[in-house]
Amino acid sequence: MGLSRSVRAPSTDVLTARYRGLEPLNMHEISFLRMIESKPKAIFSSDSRILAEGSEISTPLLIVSGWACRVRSLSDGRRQIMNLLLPGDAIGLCQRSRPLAVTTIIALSTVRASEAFELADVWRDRARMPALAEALDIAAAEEEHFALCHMMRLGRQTAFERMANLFMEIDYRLASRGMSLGGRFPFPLTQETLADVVGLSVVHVNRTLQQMRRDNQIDFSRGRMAILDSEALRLAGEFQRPNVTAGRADP
Amino acid sequence: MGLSRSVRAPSTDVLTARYRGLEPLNMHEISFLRMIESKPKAIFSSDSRILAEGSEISTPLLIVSGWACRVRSLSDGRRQIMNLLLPGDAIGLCQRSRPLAVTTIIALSTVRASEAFELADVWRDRARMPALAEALDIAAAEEEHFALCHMMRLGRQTAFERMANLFMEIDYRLASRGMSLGGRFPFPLTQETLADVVGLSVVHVNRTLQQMRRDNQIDFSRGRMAILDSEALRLAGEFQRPNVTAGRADP
DNA sequence: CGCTAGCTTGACACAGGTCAAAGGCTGTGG
DNA sequence: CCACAGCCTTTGACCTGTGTCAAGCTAGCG
Repeated sequence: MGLSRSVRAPSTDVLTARYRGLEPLNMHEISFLRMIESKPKAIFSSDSRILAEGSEISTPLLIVSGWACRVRSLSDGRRQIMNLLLPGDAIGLCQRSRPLAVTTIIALSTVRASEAFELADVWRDRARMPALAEALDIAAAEEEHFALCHMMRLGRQTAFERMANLFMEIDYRLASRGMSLGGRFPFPLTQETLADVVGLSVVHVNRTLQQMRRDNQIDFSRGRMAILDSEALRLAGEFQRPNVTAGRADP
Repeated sequence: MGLSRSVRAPSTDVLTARYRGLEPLNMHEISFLRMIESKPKAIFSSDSRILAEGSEISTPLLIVSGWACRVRSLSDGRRQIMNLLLPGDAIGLCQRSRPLAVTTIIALSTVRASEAFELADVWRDRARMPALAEALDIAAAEEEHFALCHMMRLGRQTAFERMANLFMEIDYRLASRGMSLGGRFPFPLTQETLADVVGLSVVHVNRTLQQMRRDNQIDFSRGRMAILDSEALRLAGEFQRPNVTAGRADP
């Protein structure tokens, strides 16, 4: 818990860290984000449903702490997790009116989230806060990039490659919010859930984790992940940083 | 060719068919789309690259005829096709300025496409043609729905289920543009390409097609597909129509 | 009318799934 | 402070869906 706390950015700054990392924001925009983050939070307990597929999206949310995911199921219970939602990520943020949710969203740990109507407005009337609107565009484009990575994992990569790539992605995304330090970050998923992310069975996820541990590539236990050999994982998984805006290839 | 022609909607109306099916458009908007469709076309020959991953998207396009796809590759040549792009679909249409392509796009058959700068503008300044902007939003939401279906296929469905689901999806998407009649439509992919869509090997795609033929579920040959038993395929693949806007569940 | 790209088939290999049982943790209640 | 319950994790044995390899086959096209 001591460690966990030292790794986590002070929770009143996740949103700022998130969007400032995408596009330079002015003071006005930053304090706007701080205002949103300091509002009272909706709390969802682990495993509870945040949004149901097919239901109308009434309230856009911004996750301030905790992990969630977008998930769909087949009639016989097979599940596929489409995307992990981390602190700083949005839920149901959309420029359109009266949208329906295309996936169910469930909390994977206790999730605290702020209502973000104002942010949806800012995205729609781009002129009000152009840089912030741009940051939201970039966030959406990054999300698309990672969705494509997910398809590549599921369709063409081996178990080892999928998991290597996924861990690098999570590290990258958390680091951009100041929540991963030196490859160490909280990891609140069970192996069962992880299996539903990478499209494998629990047993095989376990075997693959064992292998990564044996080779000193990760140090993993329920609740915590440490990436020990990021070079090996990056190579194996062919991880690529998102690169979505002209004149801004990051290092 | 005679058949092929009778199935295809007159090519000067694909765009109208596409967007009118999503949202009621007024005369002004419809003639705007007809204007775009009647402009001179960019032509891409089969297998040529329409857009390269990482390059700046200069010209938004609307496909008027032919198929294309979004694709990524691993260093050893494994390929995953992320999405099929059919007539009426957009390429690089985006509300953001100076975006970079997140995937390569290649033509799978001869593709004719119109430049669509004006459409990008209409999407950005929603007020000019609100219904058309809304239609573009809905098209984007449907695309997201099908991307999620694709992940489910790749992550959790068997070979047979994947292909059944994919064929139903293509039928649905083509039908909404008047290009599939009674489950019969042009299908210009090789089995190799199809394998890269569903994340299987060519050999296994072939075996699965054989099985569908034996069971009289499809009549398939290079260039043409006929879905003979859509009920069986729908059930096996658990195909679901997109449902993305409140107050508009389609039948 | 032969070449080539695509299709088909069979034999075999293996990554990953399934089943089953045994160990941990951890939190709760006695 | 112990014991139990319940959820995770781990392991082993075995199975199977899909991949790989290799060889014919077919048909359209130059």
